Amino acid sequence: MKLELQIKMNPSLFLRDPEQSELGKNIIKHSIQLIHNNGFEAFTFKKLAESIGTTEAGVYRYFENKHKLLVYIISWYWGWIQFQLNYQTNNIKDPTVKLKKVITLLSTNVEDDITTGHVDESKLHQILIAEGSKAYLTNHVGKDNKQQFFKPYKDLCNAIGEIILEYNPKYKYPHSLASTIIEMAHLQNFFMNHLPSLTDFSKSKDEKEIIKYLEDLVFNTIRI
Amino acid sequence: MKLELQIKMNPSLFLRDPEQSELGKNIIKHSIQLIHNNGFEAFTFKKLAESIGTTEAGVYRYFENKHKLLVYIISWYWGWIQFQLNYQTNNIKDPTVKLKKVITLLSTNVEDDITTGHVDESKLHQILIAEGSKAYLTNHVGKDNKQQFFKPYKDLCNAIGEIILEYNPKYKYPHSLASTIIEMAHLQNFFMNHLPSLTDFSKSKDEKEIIKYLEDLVFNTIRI
DNA sequence: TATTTATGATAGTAATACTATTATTTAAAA
DNA sequence: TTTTAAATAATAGTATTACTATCATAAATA
Repeated sequence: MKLELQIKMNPSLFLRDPEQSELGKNIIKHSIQLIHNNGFEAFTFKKLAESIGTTEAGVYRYFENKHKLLVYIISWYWGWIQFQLNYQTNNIKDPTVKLKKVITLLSTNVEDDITTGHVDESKLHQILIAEGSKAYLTNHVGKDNKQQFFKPYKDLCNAIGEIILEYNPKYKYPHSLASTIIEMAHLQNFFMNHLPSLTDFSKSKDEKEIIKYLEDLVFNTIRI
Repeated sequence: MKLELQIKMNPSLFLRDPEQSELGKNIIKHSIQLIHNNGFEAFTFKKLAESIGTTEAGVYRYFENKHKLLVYIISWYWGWIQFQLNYQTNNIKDPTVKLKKVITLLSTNVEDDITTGHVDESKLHQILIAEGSKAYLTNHVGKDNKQQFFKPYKDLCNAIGEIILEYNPKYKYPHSLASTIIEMAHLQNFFMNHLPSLTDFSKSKDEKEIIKYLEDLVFNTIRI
């Protein structure tokens, strides 16, 4: 028996469910490749279609536009992180251990062999670092938010907030700290690699340094 | 005598110095208006030209493309913040007071009457919140960085790092904490207004809450 | 006054972000 | 097994964007 992780996606994100066909899966797979290689700005449906061996119109039957496709793969990523978090913290009681797992999970580029079918989680992680905030930094955030496009992110933020409160029930900013952890796990990584003088990890360029920084930040902030 | 603040800009950012002509000043002024109103994605040189009453070609004589124009106004903003920081912390010795000034400066939407000539700092602040990270989240960060496009940001980050070290000379991550303060002052504001469940300020929607959050974060982190 | 320099007006191109149409293949239902 | 529906491929077309190029004119300067 083969278990496959299925992440439930918001149907407003697509016109036709990409999980349900080979072409759909190829759209996701090649999108991740292309966005990872050339960035979201340079990514077009025409290039995507060429890369798959289909036509532009073919892609448009699945996704209305490239922004929704980006939000789709980002949502998928947050769903996957949420699953990993639940899985890894299952049966663990100590919130310290849980928080450390969260920080490591968000900061680490999973070099996973068991890539989930057509999705390369490692590349996705790097896409999130470089393009993640473009999902919401638009002038249509409000609309997108009403359509629940950011629910997976919010759910994750809530889950992390819960763990923070387990650690210190009196801490006043669990959600803000959670979103700070998430965003900084990515941004400090981006800075480390592209604008190193904005960080203190320039020499090693090692994710472990980011983890140490965040652990120091979080546990000093929430300690009782 | 009229004193006017002149912020020295990196000449690689423009083809013709916008400070040196009426048209140039109008380009900056109307860019800020348009980007503020419709976001950077919807901003085009054609719309800008129409808004000024010139032609597209006219704008292209000043800026190579809209990305460089964005980097220009963002650089201007960081230069201005740097000036404000130096001015406001001048003669102050206590690093606690200085850090609080930094946090307030970065988190507050200056409703300034004395807007610096053609630049509306309040709108610029909001542009930074929504578009600031787009200056560096590109696949040509490396190139841009080599041309010193991000120097004003780095200088500010360094200056804040210095104050952090004055407070606690043994703190290990002054630059990372500085960039965290800068980015979070903006991002928590964006979240507060557009994705409130990612923060703990949803009820009040008050910048002062962000300041409190950041002060709590920073001083708990760096305390000796 | 001559001449450089900035601007205005207009045109044109390649690429992007789509929409529409029709033919063909594949898969599901009758 | 045939009919029918659904998905895909192939092609074409449009409006907008992101530019580049040209030439005339106005303003500043030598």
